[in-house]
Amino acid sequence: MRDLLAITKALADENRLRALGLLRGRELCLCQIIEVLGLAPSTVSKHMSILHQARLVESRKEGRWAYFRLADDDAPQEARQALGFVLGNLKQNKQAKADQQQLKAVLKMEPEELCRKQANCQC
Amino acid sequence: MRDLLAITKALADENRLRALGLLRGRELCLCQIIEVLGLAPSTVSKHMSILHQARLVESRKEGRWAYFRLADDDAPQEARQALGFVLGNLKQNKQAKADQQQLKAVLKMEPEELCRKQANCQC
DNA sequence: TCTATATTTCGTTATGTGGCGAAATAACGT
DNA sequence: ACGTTATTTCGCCACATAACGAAATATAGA
Repeated sequence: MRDLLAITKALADENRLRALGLLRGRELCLCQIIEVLGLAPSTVSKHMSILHQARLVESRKEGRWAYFRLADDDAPQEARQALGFVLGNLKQNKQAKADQQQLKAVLKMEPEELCRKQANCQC
Repeated sequence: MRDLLAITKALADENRLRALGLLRGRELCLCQIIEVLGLAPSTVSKHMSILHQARLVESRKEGRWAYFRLADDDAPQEARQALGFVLGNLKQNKQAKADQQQLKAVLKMEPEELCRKQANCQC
């Protein structure tokens, strides 16, 4: 029951559902999720940790960056079923679509932002 | 998003999951659910109302009694999918099995209790 | 080594939620 | 009409949770 409850509780928050929607089909860095959700880094980090504990997302650290992706085949069946359920229902969702749009912009702009911050260039 | 969230929030409570498990395959009266869950009537009534608002259960009033059953084919697809997910995972669940056992006892005893209360007999 | 950056942890605060009992409501039986 | 019973609504309290900023941690680069 604890596993199932961990999953349903993880899914019972709008911002966590949005994060799952963003991860559909691609791995993302925490900072990119932060950008789209528009929440404080600490808040998003906590959200991703809750999703991870429920085994709904996998995470990986590469240097300073934390990457997240949807749970894959070696995740527990409950988690995969839950993902199938929510992702299917997010497809027609207005907020999820808007997030996808904004994610596109973030994926395009992020290099520029990196450039500005790290190299002081004028791109 | 509101509908989906209503569903995931409704599922994010252990006692509501237990109630759904009890309803598998049969319609139950509120008082029977109260008996198995071991919670105050007002609490269980609230739980069932939350499940109903999420369209996960149907309800019907007959005289003084309120009956609940799992959402059927004319419920929204999201609700039916969600039910499929949780009921499937409750099947192997220890608590859910124990609840089923206790439900059997309640279904057997309830008439006796009714008898004692309503007719002062000694059955 | 020192600094800057990405993330996490911690402490605090505001809000949400589950629990109960008491009171209100509705419907049955006398 | 009246009392009884099943349920719901309400008010309250305890606890959980989401949000933030500040501080701690970890790592890359100068």
